[in-house]
Amino acid sequence: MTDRINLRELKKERTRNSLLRTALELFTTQGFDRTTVDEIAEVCEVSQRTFFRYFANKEEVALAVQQTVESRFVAALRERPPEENPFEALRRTVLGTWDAMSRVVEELVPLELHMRTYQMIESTPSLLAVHLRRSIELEEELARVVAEREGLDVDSDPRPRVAVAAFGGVMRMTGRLWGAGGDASIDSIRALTESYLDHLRPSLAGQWRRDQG
Amino acid sequence: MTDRINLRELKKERTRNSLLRTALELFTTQGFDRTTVDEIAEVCEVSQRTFFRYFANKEEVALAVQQTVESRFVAALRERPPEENPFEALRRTVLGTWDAMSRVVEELVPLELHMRTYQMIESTPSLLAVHLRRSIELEEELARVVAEREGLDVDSDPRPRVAVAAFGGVMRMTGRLWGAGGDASIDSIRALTESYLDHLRPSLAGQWRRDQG
DNA sequence: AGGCTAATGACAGCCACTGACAGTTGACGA
DNA sequence: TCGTCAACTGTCAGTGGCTGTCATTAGCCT
Repeated sequence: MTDRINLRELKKERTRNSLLRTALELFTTQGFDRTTVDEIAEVCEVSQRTFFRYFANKEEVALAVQQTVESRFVAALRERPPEENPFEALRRTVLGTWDAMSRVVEELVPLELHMRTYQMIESTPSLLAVHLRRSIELEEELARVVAEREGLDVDSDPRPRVAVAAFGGVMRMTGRLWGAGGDASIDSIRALTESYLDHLRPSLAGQWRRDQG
Repeated sequence: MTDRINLRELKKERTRNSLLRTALELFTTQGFDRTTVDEIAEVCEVSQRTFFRYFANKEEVALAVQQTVESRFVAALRERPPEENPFEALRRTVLGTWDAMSRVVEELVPLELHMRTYQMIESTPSLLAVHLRRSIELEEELARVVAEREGLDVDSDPRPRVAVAAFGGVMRMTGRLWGAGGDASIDSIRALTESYLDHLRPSLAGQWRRDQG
């Protein structure tokens, strides 16, 4: 049914996926800046113009898989039990996302390629910049979900945005540290995430010197 | 003394400042994307090539004043009394920076132009992206200062980076809200900063519903 | 005055990206 | 099965950010 109708849609999906994989493969091996759009298009045997009909710009293709994972993240947060407090809900959602990631990612590209891509993003200035902007757009969305869970107005009560901002700040930092480190596994970023989130509340407390636990 | 020697340095400073002011003026009136580097250069009566000898790219000139303020911020944090706990030191430094800002900024451009520029940055995607990347680079620097204050190793103890990440997350959010709002005054962003930082610890606490205060 | 060197201008070229138009190819009804 | 329509694609020309190169200018210093 779904595969017989729409040869057109099928071709489109193939072209898009081909462009996506080729781009990530070239980016991760040669580097983002040393790969031209012409090169990607040529390997996929389409014109450069066609590339730009599938992806608005060179950055977008590099962040496309990330985009999918983030959408799942928002959906997963919406499904957390309402009795969890906001920070706990965010924390459990992110840990759950790491666990479900391989399945989500493998529908598009090999997991291993995505992990290499993530590391490339963190080490490529222009990509990192766009990635960060997208992540604060995601934060706004998360703040609205949190406010909804708690029955609050996001514009009059600062707490949803503040909680999400603090959470997001720690998330981005773990992403950066993980990208700089050598271990590209999911286990490694999951452990890092968990440990750093646990340090959030103690870090804001007054007395660091008294307890070193 | 300092003014007689170096006619050359003087000219350079004038050219740079002329490029800076012209750029910000054009960006804030016409928009960043609708202003070409050729246009800026032509107004200043230099070649486009010269523009790129003073500023690495079009974004850099838009963020140049911001850059100066950020440097002052780091210096000010270093001078906070060591008995303040890390978060309190960050909080007081940022409030102090708002107070000292007019003086720092006016050495380069009119304060009012800088405030307009800040709002333009927040509402221009490409600029916002670069701004955010620079702000996480700043965070790394701040984390090292905090660690030094506390006599900790930034790589083995997560708390300096975590505290700074949470702080930075809230800072960026207030910047965004301020940029979206109508009031471009320093007072307004100062008040926003103070209020939101005060909500940080309560936001991470478990029970939001019990106390609405 | 004249040589040295930093600063600039002029030019050619690469690459990301866009608009316009023409050609091609699935979809779908007659 | 065929022709028509609409979607998709290729080609081309052009803009703008940015870089390397080289000749020229202009301040500096003896």
